[in-house]
Amino acid sequence: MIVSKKTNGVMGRKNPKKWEHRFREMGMRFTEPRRVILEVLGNTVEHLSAEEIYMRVYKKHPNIGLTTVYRNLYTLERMGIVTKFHFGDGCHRYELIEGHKKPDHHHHLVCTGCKRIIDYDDFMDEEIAYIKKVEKALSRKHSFDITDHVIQFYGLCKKCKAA
Amino acid sequence: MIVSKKTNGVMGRKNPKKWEHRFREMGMRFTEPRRVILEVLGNTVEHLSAEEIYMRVYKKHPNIGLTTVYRNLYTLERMGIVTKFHFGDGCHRYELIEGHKKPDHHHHLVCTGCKRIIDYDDFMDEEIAYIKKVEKALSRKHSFDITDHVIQFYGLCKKCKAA
DNA sequence: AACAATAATGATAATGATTATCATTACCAA
DNA sequence: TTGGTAATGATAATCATTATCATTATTGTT
Repeated sequence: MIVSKKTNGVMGRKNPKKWEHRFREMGMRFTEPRRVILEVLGNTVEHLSAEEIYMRVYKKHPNIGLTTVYRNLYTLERMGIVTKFHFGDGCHRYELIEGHKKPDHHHHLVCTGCKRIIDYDDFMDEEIAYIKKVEKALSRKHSFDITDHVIQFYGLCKKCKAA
Repeated sequence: MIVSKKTNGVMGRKNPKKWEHRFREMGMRFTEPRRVILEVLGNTVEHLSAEEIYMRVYKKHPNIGLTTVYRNLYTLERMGIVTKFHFGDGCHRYELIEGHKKPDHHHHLVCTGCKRIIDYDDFMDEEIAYIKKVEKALSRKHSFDITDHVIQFYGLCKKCKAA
């Protein structure tokens, strides 16, 4: 079995038909901009900003506007298809939720030098156990319904250390 | 012993003289805007934005400008005196590092409804053990010098759940 | 097939937080 | 005191994001 690097090594990525269904069952249309944006997000392991997504969309579909990209990223976010992050550079970055070993896996290692972002999934079991525990205690103590969490490590990558 | 709520219940908060020394030893001046900004940060447990800090500064010192607030927050950040966070509302929020049980304690519980932020320090020992472990493994695996980390939980507080 | 009704788009302008510019002021050291 | 530099504050500029609104595309209905 050959696993394409371009698809993040994950098989079974939803094909357009499946996405279409997600939209249709909510009474929404699966338009070309939406298909193309999902295509861009599905073909990278990077964490792209709206602008960067727009630039990639633009190459093949210069008619699709930046506004539409922003609007649909918001739509996709509400649909639970993408997640929005903030890594400390001045913009939001988007990630397709699908393709992770675990859903709600929002753990990143960020280089404060070159802004490179690495997804990691080491210690998942331990981490999940730990998170669950804290979550439970915090939600009880503060009467919160916890829905999500973010763990990020910041540092300097090899190159930026040297430089 | 009476512990003022206003000072976050922490004794031994640096007084102006101590701050002054921090600046002086770096060949910097301990100016009035700097003193006032530190005063504002020292007198709250909230996570204020630059604008909010400016507004509090303004009350007693209307001559101090917003630009100066931004500039000095950046200065304080570089000096390791304050930390900047992003909680998902459109601005950065600042926190005096001093006054936490442990340094580099950046763990928050954020209500996505009312934007209220709760600092927590439960499970500190476990958390530190866990973080250390991940940090070590990640820095080895990816050749990163990890300098910092952030853990944030998102959810709805009691009031926002009800509403 | 023609037709409303409404979803979605794209161009443009507006917003809001943050940063750059620059002339002025305050402080320190000789 | 005086020259040099740090710091300030007013203003304008920037950049990501959002709001507005007229236009286009799609769908369900006759």
